[in-house]
Amino acid sequence: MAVSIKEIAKAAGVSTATVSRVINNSPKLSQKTRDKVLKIMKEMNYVPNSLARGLSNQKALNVALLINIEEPSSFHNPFFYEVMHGIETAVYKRGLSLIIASSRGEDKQEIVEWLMNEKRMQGIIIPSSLADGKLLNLLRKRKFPFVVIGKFEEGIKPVSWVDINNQQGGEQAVAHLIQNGYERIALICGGMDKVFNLDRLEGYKRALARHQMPMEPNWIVETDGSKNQAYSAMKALLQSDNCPNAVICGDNILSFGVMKAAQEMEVSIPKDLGLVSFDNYPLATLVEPSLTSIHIDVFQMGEMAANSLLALIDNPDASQQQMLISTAVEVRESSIRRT
Amino acid sequence: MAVSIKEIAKAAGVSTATVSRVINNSPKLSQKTRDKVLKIMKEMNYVPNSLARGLSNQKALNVALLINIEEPSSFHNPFFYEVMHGIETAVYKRGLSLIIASSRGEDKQEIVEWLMNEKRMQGIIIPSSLADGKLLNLLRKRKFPFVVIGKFEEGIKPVSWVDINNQQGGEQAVAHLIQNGYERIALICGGMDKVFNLDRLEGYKRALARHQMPMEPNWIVETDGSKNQAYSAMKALLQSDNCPNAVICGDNILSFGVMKAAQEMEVSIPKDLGLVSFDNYPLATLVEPSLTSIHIDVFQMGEMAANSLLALIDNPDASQQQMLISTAVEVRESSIRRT
DNA sequence: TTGAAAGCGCTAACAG
DNA sequence: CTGTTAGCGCTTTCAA
Repeated sequence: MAVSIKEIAKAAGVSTATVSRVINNSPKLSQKTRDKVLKIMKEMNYVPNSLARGLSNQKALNVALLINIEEPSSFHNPFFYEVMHGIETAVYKRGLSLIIASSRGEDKQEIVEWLMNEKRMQGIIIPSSLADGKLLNLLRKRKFPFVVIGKFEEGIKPVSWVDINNQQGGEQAVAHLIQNGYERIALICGGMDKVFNLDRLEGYKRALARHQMPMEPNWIVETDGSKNQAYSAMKALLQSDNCPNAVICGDNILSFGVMKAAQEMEVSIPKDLGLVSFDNYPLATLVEPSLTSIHIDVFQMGEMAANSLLALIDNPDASQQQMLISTAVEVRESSIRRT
Repeated sequence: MAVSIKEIAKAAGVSTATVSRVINNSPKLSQKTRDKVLKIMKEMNYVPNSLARGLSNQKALNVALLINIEEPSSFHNPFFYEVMHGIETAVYKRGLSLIIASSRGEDKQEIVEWLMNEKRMQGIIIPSSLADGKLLNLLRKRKFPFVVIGKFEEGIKPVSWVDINNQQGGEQAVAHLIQNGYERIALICGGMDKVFNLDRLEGYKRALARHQMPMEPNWIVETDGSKNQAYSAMKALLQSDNCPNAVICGDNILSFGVMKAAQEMEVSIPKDLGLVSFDNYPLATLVEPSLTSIHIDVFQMGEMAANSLLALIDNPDASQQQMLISTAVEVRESSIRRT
């Protein structure tokens, strides 16, 4: 059927070992034979069989991305799709491919075993929502390369992870609002059981402190992430004595709730209330006024996760790395007072 | 390292051929030896090496999903994520895994070659936005199993595809509006270069005809899919002489534009204007009134695509199938007049 | 119903 | 620098 290394060897008048060497571009080869073999390979339209290589090397040229089917919202969809694209881009450059393995949480142990034992993956990328000590120990015991997407802290054991620099995002949001003349800044976010919300809060606090801005306990509101809770929270804030004149929201949905509250109370955005949202999706450019957002580069997060994993694959004893991706303020209407 | 077929054979006192037979549960085997071998396999925690099997069989136990990176909107994101999940679910049941291969359109030919030759996939799933005669001919020439996601008609050559029954969706939208007392129904959709928009239009027309409802040419509006164009279109409709009292939108974004126009013109939804949207995401439950939607089960589309592909893998000469997934009306506020 | 043995296509000592 | 050769783990004739 397809042409194999043996036929190339014969046609080029060399041994299969030599052909193998040019495939893997081994350094110890004369330029002359290398060129000759390459030429024949091209002519005969040779493609190495990744299965045979895999069998020889004891590894498939694949890495897996575990996806958490149960939590489509935390890693919400367009978000994850972008991450995946980033990963795919990076691994493809190395001739590897990305396989998707979905898990419902309870079965993750099994699935990971399957990926390691049967499918012989080279490495695996795990969202932090699926990572836990038990799973990671299984991986570590086997010296199996993995990286976590989303900050993961688990005692003293080092783990490679990549995350968005949410603290920086929180700081940027505050700094941007201050620059635009707002000084009484509230924060409405999702559950504090999520590390990224804690990080954003931390950034928020730091920035306020650094700029010597007031900070009120009731300006920090934790919600379940729904539009309705954001709405109620904002309404309460606007009715309170120490009413803020700006607010930072954890995502577009929360912002939507805030906008509804403002509208009802006839508080004008951005004139009376500045608004900065995390995320650019799905509403940022759709609503009026459009939302100034803390943009999160999830594509890059995927790329970096993949590169980190590739490094571990190349050298399983390489040190674990923790990487943060910078956020950026995307300025739109909701935070700029028209003059 | 891991235990191999040879060790199982030795431990069970049989040959490797026999072990292989139980792995593939070949019929010609005494129950007794089968049980014995199975027991040993369990005890020794044996897992077959998919690479070695692949090499022997000349195929990797993988199928690929091509994704079109250039067109994140046509197959818009959460949509595609669900499709992928459906595919993964179906192939996993068969012990296969799903690999993701992204393409920017120009390079799809190469990528598909790579998947066939080097990665030795068993089959491939292609979004219709990436499918064209040239690519499919390449696949056909190699007798390589593939299915297209999204209706694909290309002359007389049969192709397996699965799609949402968009025509049915259009009909359902009309029927639902009529049932709720609206009789002057407009349609605002995206570009008519997309087959799904044509199908919806077709359904719309048929339903109107069947119910003997009026139909005006200017009630059918093609847009670029932006909120703004929907807004302008709706405004024009509301100002026109033969103003409709209901409208069907191609997606949530268009609906958002329509809602803005209605609000500005002080036309109340659903009282004065009924609204039905395609898709449930991202705004359907968020806006007020919430959007009655034509729900599209993309998870199922993924599953069916995968099953169709598996059938072709099992028997490459199986007949090509075309499958349509039913849509359903999800009733919310925007189309029900409060009494 | 089972076993022996020859591959599948590639890699990696080892020898030269 | 290059060739010989023995696997990698499984499948599959062919014989028994």
